[in-house]
Amino acid sequence: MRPFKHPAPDQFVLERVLYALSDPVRLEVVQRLAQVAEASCGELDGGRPKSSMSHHFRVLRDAGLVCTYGVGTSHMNSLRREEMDSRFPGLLTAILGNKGT
Amino acid sequence: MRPFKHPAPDQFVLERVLYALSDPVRLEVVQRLAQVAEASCGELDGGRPKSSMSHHFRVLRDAGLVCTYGVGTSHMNSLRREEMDSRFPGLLTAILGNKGT
DNA sequence: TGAGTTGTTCGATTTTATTCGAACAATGGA
DNA sequence: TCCATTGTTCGAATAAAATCGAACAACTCA
Repeated sequence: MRPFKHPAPDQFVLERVLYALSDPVRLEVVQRLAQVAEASCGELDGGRPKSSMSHHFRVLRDAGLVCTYGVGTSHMNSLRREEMDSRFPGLLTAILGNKGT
Repeated sequence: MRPFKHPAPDQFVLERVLYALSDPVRLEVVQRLAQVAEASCGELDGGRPKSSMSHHFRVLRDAGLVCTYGVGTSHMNSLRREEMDSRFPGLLTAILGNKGT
C-alpha cells in the first residue's frame, strides 16, 4: 500500500488549516481524534458515504492535521498535534477547547 | 445610517469563524485590525473593488470577528477581540501570532 | 485462489463562494 | 442644493467544494 503524502510542519499553511477545520464533518473528525489518539476511517464516518469521507480525510491530511497509514485492510488516522503545535502554537488547543497542551 | 447587525458572543459559531479566517483577504484584514485598533474599509482594501471588500467585511461581521459602524461617509471597522476571546479563548491569539511563512 | 473488508479514485451533479461592474444610499462640504 | 466621497446592494458570471454512486485496488483469511 503506497503511503500517503504528508506535508512537513514548515509547509503547513494557516489558511488551509483553518479552512479544513471550518467544515463540520472535518472538525468533528479532528475533535474525536483528539480523544482517541487514533482511529480508522470507518470508525470516524458518521454513517456517511465512504467516498465523501475519503475526500474529507484528504483535506485534513493535506492541511497537515491528520496522519493516515495503512494497517491491514484499514487506514488508521491520528492527529498531528505536536507538529501542528510546533507550527501554530496554541491553535489546536484553542480550537479543541482543551485545557492542557 | 442603519447600523449593521452584530451577533452576540454566545452566537459565535466556531466553524463560521474558522471559515471567515480561511480566506487570505479576510485574514489580512483581521491581522491589520489587530494592529491599528480601527480602520475604515478604504484603508483595508488592497486596491480591491469595493463590492468585493464589502462582501468580505460582511462575512467577518457575521462571524463576529469585526464590528462596523458608520462615521461620516466612511465605515470604521474594529476587531471584536475581547468578545472573541470570551467565546473562544486563545483562538485569536494563536491565529494572529502566526502569520504563516 | 477466491471471497469479504476497507478505503481510494473517478466522474458527474449539485451546492456554495468569489468576483466585480453598475446602480443605489448616506454623508459632509462648498 | 449640488457634488464628491464612501461604501452597500444587486445581479450575473466564474470558480471552487461537497456529495455520492460505481469501479478499482490493497489487504486478510480460509
